[in-house]
Amino acid sequence: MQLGAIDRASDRPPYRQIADQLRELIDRGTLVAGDKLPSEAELIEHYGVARMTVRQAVQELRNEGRVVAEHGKGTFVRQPVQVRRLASERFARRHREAGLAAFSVEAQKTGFTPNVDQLEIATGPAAPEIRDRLRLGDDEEVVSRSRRYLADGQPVETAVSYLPASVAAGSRIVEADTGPGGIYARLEDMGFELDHFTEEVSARMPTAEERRRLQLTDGVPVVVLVRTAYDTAGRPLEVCDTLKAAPAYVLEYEVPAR
Amino acid sequence: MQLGAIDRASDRPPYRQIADQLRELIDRGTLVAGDKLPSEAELIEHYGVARMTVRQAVQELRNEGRVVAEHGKGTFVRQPVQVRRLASERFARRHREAGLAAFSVEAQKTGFTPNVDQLEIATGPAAPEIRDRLRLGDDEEVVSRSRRYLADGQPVETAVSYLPASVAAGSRIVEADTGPGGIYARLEDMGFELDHFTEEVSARMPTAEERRRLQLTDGVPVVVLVRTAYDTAGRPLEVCDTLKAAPAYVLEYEVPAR
DNA sequence: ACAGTTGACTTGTCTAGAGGAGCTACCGAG
DNA sequence: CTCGGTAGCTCCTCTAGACAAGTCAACTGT
Repeated sequence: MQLGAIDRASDRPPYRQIADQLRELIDRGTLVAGDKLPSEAELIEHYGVARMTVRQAVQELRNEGRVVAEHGKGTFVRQPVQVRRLASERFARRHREAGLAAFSVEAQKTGFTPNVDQLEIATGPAAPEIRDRLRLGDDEEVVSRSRRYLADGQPVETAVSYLPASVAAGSRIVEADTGPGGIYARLEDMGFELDHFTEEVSARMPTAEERRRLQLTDGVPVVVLVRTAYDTAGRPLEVCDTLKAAPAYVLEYEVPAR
Repeated sequence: MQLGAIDRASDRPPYRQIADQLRELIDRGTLVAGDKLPSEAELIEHYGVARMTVRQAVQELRNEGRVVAEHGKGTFVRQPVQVRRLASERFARRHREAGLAAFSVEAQKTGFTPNVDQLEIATGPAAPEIRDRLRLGDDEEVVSRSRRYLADGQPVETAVSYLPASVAAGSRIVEADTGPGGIYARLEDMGFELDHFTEEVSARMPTAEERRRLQLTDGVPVVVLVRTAYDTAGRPLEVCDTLKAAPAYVLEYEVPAR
């Protein structure tokens, strides 16, 4: 393995020099996805530094999301996960008319087994931000559906939908199984004609709870996608807060130039 | 300051318990944006643990992007940066007909002083991925314009545009100043009618170089946005790879439901 | 041949310092 | 009153271990 030396006279601290060299091995392709890094003991012996110095160097690469440490096994160059390209047409009417919710559309295209768990349905007062987005009055309630999506058994996303209770109550939206085509098909069954959605996309590091629910390792951000469904009158019918493991998703949009 | 104790009998390691308690102070609003955390010395004394244990606890919050350590000053709850909501209509024709490039449109709306630096213009062979996106032949060259954008002097984004040399050569696109309305205005000046753009959005942790160029601290991911401009014949005219500091951006899209 | 055990290797966590470097406020001298 | 120096506080970096816990391959006993 082509590890160099560290320069004690350098301004750059040894742990960063070691991190630089390991990063270089990955960037150059000397180490590729799935390869094991030199062990801590090997790095300690090679560079003649303390164990904490070596650990700090490797932690830099962990924080960058480039390597994954596995207790008792070693540290490995991260395997890329299958990237799901989410086309915005996944909410087209033809899909829900065919009885497919968006996640199922995605599963069919990409070829994975979709599953939903940790489902929680509740009715109650809306948080201020949700109330604003749904343009509700102070005392109007919302129905919320919280859930986690799995692809081939692996958590990939969490989502919470909010709809005005006045819209959703009494429909299958408040049941465990919303029925074919999901929430949007039920809304259209009830006579609401969906016109468009807005999607607000951002990214950040996950909270500890989010890391746990999505089974994320170090250095993996999440994509936050807040989608609002509007009817033809421009009225917001549903807000959906979703969280996705960032490495697994590319969101695709088409934007007019006119 | 309401710090608790650590439970040495717990399965949860002390450094994580300390991180949990500091996180709780922030979540509960006991510490708010800009507030200083207890110093390392204070935490060491309070919890009766080693310095490295305390540093590891604080590093958890740094990696989550929640706090920022400043050498010699202290560790502070991160100040939220001004969030720029990027509406997809920033590429509408009316803006470039008014002589405004997208960044200037954004600056006018949000009210900051826009600037561009680190400009590099080159002509040469295309990387395979760019060649594919622009649907170029093996020997066709591209013009590339690499630059960094600053808002009120602060780096917020880097971008590289690629256009077929056969399209861009001889125009102001290869000059330092592309002229009013930017690249897209020049393309339309030359007779190309822009029809739509695709935008592919993802997120990841920045590389070391990207951190440097964007002046990012620990635990701050970047949003990667690859935009492709198409003319009315569906031909790709330009590919623009951009990188944005994630906390500063929310991307907004409108998606039809039909 | 198989199951259980063990040893070696690996990462995880912690201790107890020590010294370096940045920052800031205060004090003393001019 | 101003400026330079200094002391104290702060985070950064490193050392040199020690012990815990997970993994895996090899060995041993049945």
